[in-house]
Amino acid sequence: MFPEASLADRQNISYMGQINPPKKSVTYSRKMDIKADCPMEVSLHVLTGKWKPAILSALFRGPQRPRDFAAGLPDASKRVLTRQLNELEAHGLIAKTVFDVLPPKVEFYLTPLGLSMKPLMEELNNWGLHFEKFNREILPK
Amino acid sequence: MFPEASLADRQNISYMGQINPPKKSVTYSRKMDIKADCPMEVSLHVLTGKWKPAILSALFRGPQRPRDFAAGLPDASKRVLTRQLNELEAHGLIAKTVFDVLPPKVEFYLTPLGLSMKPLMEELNNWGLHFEKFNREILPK
DNA sequence: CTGTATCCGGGAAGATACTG
DNA sequence: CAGTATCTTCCCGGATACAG
Repeated sequence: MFPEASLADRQNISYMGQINPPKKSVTYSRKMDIKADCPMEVSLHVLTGKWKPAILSALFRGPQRPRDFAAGLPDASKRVLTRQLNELEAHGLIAKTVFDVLPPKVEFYLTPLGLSMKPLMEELNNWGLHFEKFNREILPK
Repeated sequence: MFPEASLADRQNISYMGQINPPKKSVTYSRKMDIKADCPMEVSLHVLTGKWKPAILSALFRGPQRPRDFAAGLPDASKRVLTRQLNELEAHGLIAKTVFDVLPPKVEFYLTPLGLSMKPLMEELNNWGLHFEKFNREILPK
């Protein structure tokens, strides 16, 4: 059941046990609305966004205000930061406290769902390190 | 060292222990050339591509020919499939055997580096399932 | 069967200015 | 300080036609 277990035989790609290929609803950067029917795609979807990994990593150290992100991510434009925060919030990974003061004060923090990403983020980090180490060994010089 | 450990204090976002924010080299969909200095970004980079998770999942079941992918992923255009296979190959996750026959025959398979992605892919799958289950419970009806 | 060359549409990210 | 509104740029993904 290995060498010639051609894909053609099953009509569908099986993702780690799940049977469901990405459909048209999945755009090139996975910006569909969580309708992806494959768990792997779902995970990648919520992480898709240039600054999302950075935002989440920061929140794992504690609540952060918008200006904190802006200061820590000087290359990110305010508009994009705001949008990605909104997306993460819409996906349920983060939430915010809006203080009724002036000037405005907002604080973002991880929800239980966001906190549940820790193992996955560690695995992403682990494999990234493995990849870099692997390349250093294979492509010496 | 939690609530007010503002990002502004460190100038840089720390990714799970690594200190290095994504720089300009990281385009909106992480298509820089693996120069990302953050391991998490590296992992997400090699997985970025609409059909890459599907391609890798299929290869975990054994070698596959281009036409197998085409048959299993009817919504993917041949051009994109070819390009993503090339990218995966360039990143060292997969390799191919080119048979010198006519009509041409090519077979792709996972390299050791590609095989090493299994834990990460399982974690992606796990979290995706968790997310879906979580949403079913929180947003009943 | 496999892979390449063009051309196009759409959406993310960025820049800037403005509001409360 | 936080968020919004425009406008621009870039490039992935898709369609089609063609070559070996």
